[in-house]
Amino acid sequence: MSTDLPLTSRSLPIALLRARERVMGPIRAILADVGITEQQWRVLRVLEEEGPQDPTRIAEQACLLLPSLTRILQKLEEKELITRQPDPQDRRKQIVSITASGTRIIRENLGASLAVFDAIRANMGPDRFETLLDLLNELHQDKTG
Amino acid sequence: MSTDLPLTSRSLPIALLRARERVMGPIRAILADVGITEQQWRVLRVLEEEGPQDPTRIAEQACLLLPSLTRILQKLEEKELITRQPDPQDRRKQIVSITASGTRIIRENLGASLAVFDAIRANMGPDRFETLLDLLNELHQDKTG
DNA sequence: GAATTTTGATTAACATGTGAACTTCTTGGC
DNA sequence: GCCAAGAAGTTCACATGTTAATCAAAATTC
Repeated sequence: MSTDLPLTSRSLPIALLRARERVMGPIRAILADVGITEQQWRVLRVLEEEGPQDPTRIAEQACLLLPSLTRILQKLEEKELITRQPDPQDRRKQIVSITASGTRIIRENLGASLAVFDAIRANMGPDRFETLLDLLNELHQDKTG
Repeated sequence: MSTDLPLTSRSLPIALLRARERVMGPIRAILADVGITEQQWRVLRVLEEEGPQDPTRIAEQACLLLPSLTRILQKLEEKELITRQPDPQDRRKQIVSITASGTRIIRENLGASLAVFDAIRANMGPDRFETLLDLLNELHQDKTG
């Protein structure tokens, strides 16, 4: 409790940034070896876990804005980690699916990725970890005013 | 408690992202009217609160990487919100100071900015809010392994 | 005290964040 | 059925994130 906390540590935005950096640093290192970014990883995981879906839904799940997602899907398509088909029902939409190569990347790196979280959870204490998640989700759902 | 939580809500990185977006959205709207970005705002606040200092220290306080900060300082200098002088002790360094215009921007918008946090804190409950900050700082200081 | 290493800052290159404009397609209103 | 309004993606323009390379100026080493 008496470590050299910067004055900014009571600033919520900065605290969120620093915490995120602590979590994602190791993950980024793992993914860099595979040649994909954190965001590309998030998109692939959503597709692997929730099946083929349109970009709008992917954006919600992976917490990305559509302009970013557009570019990310282009990259993933070049790398042949996903495929896209037009939606027969609505020609504005498209259906994005993960390929076998994409699935393989997920399967080969999910363990190392989860290990990072388990280490953090264990170090923090599972109860405190769950409390943190609860508070973050509560903040997310906050309807101020 | 029975709102439509996405499955990703138990993912720490996503939860951190979503919480941050909830907090920063309103702030960005305020700052956009003044013509500065969230990061430029953080830099100005550090300079206003902690006085003139070198870029490395600013980067730590504002949670920015040096390459980003280099560009941000260039923009802020063009807008005449900061000034830079060479450090007489160490010619590799420089000393960055906020200008009167910069200070004015801070003073004229700090209230609205703090109001956002107060609203969130009040809505969450001050005790839970403090707990969240504590847990985030604990996570930041985590030395896993 | 010259060579090596380290540090502070910048630049480069690529990827994403963000708001606005734009295209195409679908839907509602009439 | 036409037409305006809305939705899904894309593109644009600018700002930042991120890693690696670069450069000048200390600090170390020998």
